[in-house]
Amino acid sequence: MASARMIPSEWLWGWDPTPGIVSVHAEHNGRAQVWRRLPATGELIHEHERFRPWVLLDRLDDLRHLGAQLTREGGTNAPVRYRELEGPGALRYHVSADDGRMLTSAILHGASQRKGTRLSQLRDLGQKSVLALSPEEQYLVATGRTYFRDLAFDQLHRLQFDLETTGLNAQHDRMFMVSIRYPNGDTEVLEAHGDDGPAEANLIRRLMERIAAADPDVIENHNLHGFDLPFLDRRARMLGVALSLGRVGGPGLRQRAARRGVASGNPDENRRVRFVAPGRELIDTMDAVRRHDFSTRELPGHGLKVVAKHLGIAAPDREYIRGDQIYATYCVDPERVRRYATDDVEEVAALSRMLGGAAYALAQMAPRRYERLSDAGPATGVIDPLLVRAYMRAGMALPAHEEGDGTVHSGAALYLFASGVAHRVVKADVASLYPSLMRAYRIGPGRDRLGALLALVDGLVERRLDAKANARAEPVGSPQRHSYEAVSAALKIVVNSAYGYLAAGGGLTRFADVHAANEVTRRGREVLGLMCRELAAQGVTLLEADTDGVYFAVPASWTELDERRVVANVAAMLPPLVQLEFDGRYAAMLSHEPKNYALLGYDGSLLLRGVAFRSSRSEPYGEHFLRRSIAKLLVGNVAGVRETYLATITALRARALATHDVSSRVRVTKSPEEYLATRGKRRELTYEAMLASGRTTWSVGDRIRVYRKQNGEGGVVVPSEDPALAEPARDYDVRYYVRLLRETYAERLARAFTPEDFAAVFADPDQYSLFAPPLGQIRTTLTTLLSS
DNA sequence: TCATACCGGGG
DNA sequence: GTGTACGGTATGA
Repeated sequence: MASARMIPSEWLWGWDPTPGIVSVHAEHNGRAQVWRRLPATGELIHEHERFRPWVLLDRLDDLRHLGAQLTREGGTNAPVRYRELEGPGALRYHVSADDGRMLTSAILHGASQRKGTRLSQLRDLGQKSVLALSPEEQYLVATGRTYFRDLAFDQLHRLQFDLETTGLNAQHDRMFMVSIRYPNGDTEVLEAHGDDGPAEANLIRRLMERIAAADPDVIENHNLHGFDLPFLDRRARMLGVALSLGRVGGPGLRQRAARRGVASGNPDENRRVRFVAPGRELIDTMDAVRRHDFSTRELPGHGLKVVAKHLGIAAPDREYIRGDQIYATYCVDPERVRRYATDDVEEVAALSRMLGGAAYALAQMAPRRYERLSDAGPATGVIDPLLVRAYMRAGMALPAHEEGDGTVHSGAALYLFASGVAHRVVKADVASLYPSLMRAYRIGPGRDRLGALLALVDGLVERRLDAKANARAEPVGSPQRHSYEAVSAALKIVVNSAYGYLAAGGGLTRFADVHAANEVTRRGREVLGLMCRELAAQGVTLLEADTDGVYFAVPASWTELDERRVVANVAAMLPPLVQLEFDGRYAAMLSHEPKNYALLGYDGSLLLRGVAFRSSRSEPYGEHFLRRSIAKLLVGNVAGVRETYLATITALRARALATHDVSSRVRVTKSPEEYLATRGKRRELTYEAMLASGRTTWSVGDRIRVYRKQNGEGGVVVPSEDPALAEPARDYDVRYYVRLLRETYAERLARAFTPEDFAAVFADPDQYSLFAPPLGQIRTTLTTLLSS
């Protein structure tokens, strides 16, 4: 597979040592502008460079019509030059020209003649015939330059701004305030002097002036690309104000196609775009949050406030105002909104510093702009550009995308060995199983003649280990530690996506190889099976195994040392590079269904996993019952489980529970008109509840809380700042909610008992005591479903 | 009940 | 010239 041995460090980092690049803007005419901050002084320099725009083609036929204007590289200095690359790849002609547009039109001219149809864009030739990168990426691939060499994140000049508007709709709502945080940490609040168009236009102009004067390398905000820039762009157009956010280029924002962008201005095309400002990098911290949460999966949401709180960067005196109250608050207490808006930009700056290191690290490696890498997917967004550069550097022809041969992709293994209650539970798992298997068995794409993907994975894993070690050397919770962890997380995502890169079907990735991907999962299932068998042989009880991890229970006499010893014993039997780790230990586990379980920690904490145990639609009383009853169940307090059940029924019957506790949060998906049109056929509780409460207008997307009333109608629980007002009559349907408790919530504990015992524990209060066994004698059960 | 489509956010 | 990472919720057959 790996025929040539290159220097992988070039593949990972490029080769040009130019330090401090903070932005690149290139055009098809072969001119590139580079902004650099000198690492030693922080001084900004602006350089004009030339490069030869280039593409890769699968044939030269379409350029023959150029005659003497086309020559082989190294010959005469014709305007269009080519070089044939080595190896079997389909994209084997590297063609460059003085001017990229001239090159493009020459290719299109030839291809149109050959095909007998008029082609207007290179992409009409198909990705099997042509590879054309953006001018910036052509420049970076050709030069081996990358962003931020020898530059620390804190040396970047970052400016944050945040719009405060009267609403979310740029068509009708307007900006009335902008908060700014400058690279030196100063903040400022700009306000519209009046509520008319000229006042708003003046506000936009002042914002532009401030940005130009501060001249930042990077502009940041949370949901910058999803809200602030589109809103600003729209308002500026409507008001006839020229926007200029970049360092060069005329007025108006430029656009680029982006999957996670907003709908382009033209409603006919369903293209999504993001805005571009030449010379500056437009960074949306939400992208960093998404990427972070992707690997940690611990964030309660992706909004700025909730993330800042969770990561411990929200100031203790941080001002909070509900989104829909901001303008109303401004009208009565403008100072409060000023504080709020300032806190927003401060938080964005801190958030970016904490999580931005990931994209920053990727931009030091991959030949793309920083802002592209901050929202890029790991496979086509990061790995593919690295591979393209490696192949160009090696002078190797690049394989074109190819459809699979129809082989289906087989996935991971999932076993539920036992359900019910288990004690002394241990979780062991393999870190990064799939990339480890790729590395251990050298499973790479068949068409990767350079062996570049595996070399990159090796390099990225090493780099990640460095970041992890650096993180461990910093104090827990410190920004430095978070930064290293963010780098580590980003690299983990890229490393793990190497497998996804193989497995992607339908010609999505250049080196997709379903056979290699199947070999990875086959090895993975083999390793999981081996882990399970060997663990069982050591005397543990297997509970659940999924892809790369196993839950098992150990005998009562074992200590934590015994648990760790067993994991180490089994780890020693696994292939090299496949590292089985001790991932956690728990006092007890309720195993309900695959991927649905509850874990009781030795510290008393209760962890619920899976849709059976947590759902946003759950009624609060049901969720509360689940938590309390499972906590008792897992310590063997069966009488306590019944008490909790009876207490909940008693509370329902006595209407001691607030209506809010039995209500369910639902999302309104039909407009009043739409619902009224179908109301005759089918009545829905949500809408009936709103109508019955006198609400005749609502908008799609609203979230409301509804409950079932005694008379079968629906009721709405209205949120209110005043708890006294929020409490409606407790006229909920008690019988319905008692039944829901038994049939939906108590049911989640069914696996923990024999059917008779379950019936006894959850018998109706009035029926209990006839033939039921005494509660004190009831033991929880663990049922073996599958033997290893 | 099960499969699939869509969303995650911003004021 | 974009992306094929998840996990929950809403919906339609």
